Amino acid sequence: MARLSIEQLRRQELAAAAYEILQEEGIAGTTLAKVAERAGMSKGIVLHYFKGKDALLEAVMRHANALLRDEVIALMAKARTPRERIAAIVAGNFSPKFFKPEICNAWLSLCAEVPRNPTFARIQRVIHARMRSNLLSGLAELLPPERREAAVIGITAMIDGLWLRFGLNQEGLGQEEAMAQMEAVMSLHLGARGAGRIKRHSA
Amino acid sequence: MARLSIEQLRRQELAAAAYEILQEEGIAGTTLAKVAERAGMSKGIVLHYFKGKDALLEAVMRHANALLRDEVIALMAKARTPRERIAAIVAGNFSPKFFKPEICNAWLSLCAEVPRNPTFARIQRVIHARMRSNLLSGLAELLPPERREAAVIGITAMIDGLWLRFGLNQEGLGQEEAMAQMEAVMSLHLGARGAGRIKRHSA
Amino acid sequence: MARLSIEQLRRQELAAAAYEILQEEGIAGTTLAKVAERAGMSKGIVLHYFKGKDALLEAVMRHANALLRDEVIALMAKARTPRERIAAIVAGNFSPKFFKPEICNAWLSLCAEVPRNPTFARIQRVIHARMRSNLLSGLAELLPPERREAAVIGITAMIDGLWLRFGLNQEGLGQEEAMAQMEAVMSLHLGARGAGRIKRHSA
Amino acid sequence: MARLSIEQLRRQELAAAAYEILQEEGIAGTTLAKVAERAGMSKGIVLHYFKGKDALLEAVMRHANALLRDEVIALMAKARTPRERIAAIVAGNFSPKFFKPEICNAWLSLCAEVPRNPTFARIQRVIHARMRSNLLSGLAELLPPERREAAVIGITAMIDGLWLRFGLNQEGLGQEEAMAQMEAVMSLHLGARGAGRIKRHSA
DNA sequence: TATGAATGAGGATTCATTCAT
DNA sequence: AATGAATGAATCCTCATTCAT
Repeated sequence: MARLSIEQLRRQELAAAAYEILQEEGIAGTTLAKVAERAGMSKGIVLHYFKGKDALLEAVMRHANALLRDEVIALMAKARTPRERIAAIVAGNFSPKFFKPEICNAWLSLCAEVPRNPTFARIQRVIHARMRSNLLSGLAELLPPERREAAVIGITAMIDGLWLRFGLNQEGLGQEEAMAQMEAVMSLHLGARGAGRIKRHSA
Repeated sequence: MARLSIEQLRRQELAAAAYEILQEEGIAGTTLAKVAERAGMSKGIVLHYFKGKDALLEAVMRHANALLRDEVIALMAKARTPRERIAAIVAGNFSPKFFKPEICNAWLSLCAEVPRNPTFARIQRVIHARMRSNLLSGLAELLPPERREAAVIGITAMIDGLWLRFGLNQEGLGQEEAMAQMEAVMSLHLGARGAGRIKRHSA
Repeated sequence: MARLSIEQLRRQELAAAAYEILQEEGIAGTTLAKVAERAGMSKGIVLHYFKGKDALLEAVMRHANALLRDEVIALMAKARTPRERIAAIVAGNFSPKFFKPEICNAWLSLCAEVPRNPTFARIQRVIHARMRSNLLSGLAELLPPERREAAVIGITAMIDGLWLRFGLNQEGLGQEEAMAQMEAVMSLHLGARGAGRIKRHSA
Repeated sequence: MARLSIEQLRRQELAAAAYEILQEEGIAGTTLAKVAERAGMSKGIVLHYFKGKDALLEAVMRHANALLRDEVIALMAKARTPRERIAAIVAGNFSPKFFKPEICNAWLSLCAEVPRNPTFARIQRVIHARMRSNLLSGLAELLPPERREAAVIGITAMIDGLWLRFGLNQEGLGQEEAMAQMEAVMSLHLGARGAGRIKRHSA
């Protein structure tokens, strides 16, 4: 059941291959030829499944985001309190699966194209809106309305900033440190409200 | 007095033109032809003054950074206390002169190339080291050694995150809000140490 | 039967076109655009089949050499004695099909690049080794070992020299004269050993 | 006396520099910029003294030929017999000063352009005519008229062939061997006429 | 569905040449 | 005489995209 059509399968394979190339080569270096080769397909087929390079990169953006979204969903499923839900959202963004220099940089590359690519802009907007809504649903029970917006911005900006710095891949920042920074920002906005520590997968 | 040689002048003009194009078109869209046209020069002359496209973009990165550095220096000159010095560094990064979507995005574009461009990486490292050292010199009198590093990371990451978000040019974030977020982060790390408010040009 | 794949066909067509252009315009004048036009193809396809200009010229060198080699093989097949085999090798190099000013000059152009083109150098080495080995196999039965080397050098150098002079396309040298010179050189080294006259196709 | 004007001096310096570059980089690699740098002059001055690149290369051809000519003249001055005069011409072409791979190759490069460069063709013709006339003047006393032409062609072609092969810079050919080959060719045409050995500088 | 042949636009780069100083 | 700034043509090459099979 839920068998993927061959078309959906091919599209996923191509998006995954393009995601890999994107991490290694950047946007300019992500050529259709390289993607096809990585996916073990012919060059022509790429444009059979995607209207053009932009459509392929759009799929990459969705693909990458879906991976992150699933991680967040999985972590949120274990969350019991509002504070834990917020912590889960944050922790998802710093899961070892995603918080890697190449991935952060790939994401950076896509973001850098947003002003010139309306589709990217729309996807980015949707992604941000989801994170915002997730965070707000958690904050609703923790903060008065007038303070929620600032908390959302503070948390998301810090996530972005740590991703950016990590994407630059310079020494002096690891996942441990990143999570510590996030905890600090959360406590800045939430104080002692809710639980104490993030990521108590077993407690 | 202090007349720029024609070479220095041309290099500056070209870097400035390239900076403009970069803001409008991104890295891939920044072609030598466009830069030359914007600068009102011939295509050939660009490579008379710069060894190649990379060297030109390198000059752009230095150019953009120099503008920011000068702003920070100017603000720091007015600072009287360690806390004010830190505030000046932060405020420089959010001066209306630089905190514009196009500029933030241009910067993002350059950062996205860091992993594949050793020169960019080096410049980025130098820039970060300077900011770090500036911040540390202010923090030296405010925090015990073991807490300074985290403060530096927290402040720089938040700056980066706000720039990134601003570069995405989506509604809901302005300079006011950005500075408020920065104040919150600074107070998170510094508490009430030093002065109270940033940028009290008259007080 | 034995149908050439379209790829092999195109590569041959392009190499042949490039060979023509090379004869007319020299190496520097052999541009991809001219080759494509001569072959009746688009500029892009040239680099679809050849990695770059060098690879194309390499194919040209092999192409030209293959033509000469086939001629020599055909003539050698008719040779009955060692002396005739040597004469066949020599005669192949002065067959009216190849001993033309444009072809000699094209070959000169390629040789002139040998010191700066490792691939050319390798091919040239292979070609020379083949001729050398062909000659030596004929000489083995005609000369004592210590005199064979000098004979090979004498014969090949005279071939080269006549090609060079013919490539300069100045009056005063024709195929007749060239063959007479070669006969003289052969008799210098071989004396009256073996048969008397070259190319006695019917005798 | 015979002071060179500054113009003549500069022209000589530039031709010499171009000759060096030609040996290292081939014709295509011999750019005006490199020549100017090698000569320690500015790029502009090259075209002040030479009408264009072709005029410069023409000067190079004359320059190289003048060096060779002087060498031959010097050797001929010591020659006492017709046979010695011929030997001197030959020996000049294999003087260690000129018989170097780079020089042979540079000459090859120039020859390869002859069919497309009327000036080169003319110079080449003049050079060849001089050598021919030199040889003929020696042969006049040694051979009957009907055999002189073949001797000239045989000698010059062998010189060219050995130069070409030496320019390819492949193992197996040195100056010793080259001179031995030349002696063989000379004796082929001259028999025992005249003196026995070439290059008896002291005897 | 899938291939890969073919196209053509565009881009970086090189270089001879011109020209103002 | 000399410099080097400036130009623009030409070249190699890359790549997205189209198309016939």
